[in-house]
Amino acid sequence: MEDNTARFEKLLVKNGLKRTAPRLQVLEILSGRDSATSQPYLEQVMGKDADRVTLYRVLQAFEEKGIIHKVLDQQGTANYAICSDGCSAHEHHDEHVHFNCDNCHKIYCLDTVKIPALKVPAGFKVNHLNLIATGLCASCADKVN
Amino acid sequence: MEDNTARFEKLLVKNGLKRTAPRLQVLEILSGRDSATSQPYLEQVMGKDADRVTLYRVLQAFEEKGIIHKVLDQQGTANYAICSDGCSAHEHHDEHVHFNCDNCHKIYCLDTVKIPALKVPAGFKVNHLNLIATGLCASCADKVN
DNA sequence: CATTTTAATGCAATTATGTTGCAAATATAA
DNA sequence: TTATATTTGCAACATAATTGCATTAAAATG
Repeated sequence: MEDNTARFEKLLVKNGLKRTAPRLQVLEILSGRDSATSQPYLEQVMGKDADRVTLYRVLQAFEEKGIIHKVLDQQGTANYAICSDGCSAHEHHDEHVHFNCDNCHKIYCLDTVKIPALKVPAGFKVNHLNLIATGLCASCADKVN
Repeated sequence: MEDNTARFEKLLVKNGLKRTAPRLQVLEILSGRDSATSQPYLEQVMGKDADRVTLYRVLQAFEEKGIIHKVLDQQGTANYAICSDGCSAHEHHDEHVHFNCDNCHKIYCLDTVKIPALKVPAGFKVNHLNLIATGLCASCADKVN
């Protein structure tokens, strides 16, 4: 478990990215959470450890390499989660459902839920599907009772 | 066709909103388009006819009343489309698929395509589904050939 | 039709969010 | 250890969105 750092270093090298403090920190934070993490939250947690601009660039680099994927919540805020193994710079495989809790505002990657195939009007060519469900997550639904 | 204005005035009154120039103008613009309209586009078209702030407030009021609905595109930009008749202040019925063209960036409301039901993990309570498909719209797919 | 009331607008100021160019610092290769 | 290529941090800028408040305009009232 504490070998996280070693694992992250490998991940960076594999993607041709240098092993730098801000990058390791972002991976550390994201991996320690059970839901997608918003850009503002990351910014807050990293505090003065890294410049705002650096954070943007780290996230952008990670997304391009397929290390993380971005989900926009209902407000249009960017949230990031570490990709499952299938992803690469060439192609993301994040066609799973995202669940945005109305109460705690967490965004969960429901990796097990596949997006159903879709019939679109003639002529349209679908490339990518993006499904966000909103409602109450298991933990919040519980509390309401 | 030119009775649009009368129709819009009714719509406003029905929702307890005063008949003002900026509101009528927004309805006019939105109704004249075949796809959802971005906030920046509206702002540009309205020009100095209305203050930016007024536009924000008009859109917000319309959304609350169920007159229009908001769709975020892949960049998180707000786009607006007039709701079909089923909508009201109490509840939006915009659970149709939105199609975001990678080429022309238009957002189409595919009213005829219903979002399929979804199986989520135990405990999660789904309230709302939001599906955005990306790819090429009929007109752009055509041009590519 | 004049007046009162209420809602909506426009403006100024502020905050949040995201981007660019460039010099300095740092990681890796040589 | 030095060279090189990348990454960072800073400053400046650009864009998007929000708030408070005085003014204006719409509808309700008498």
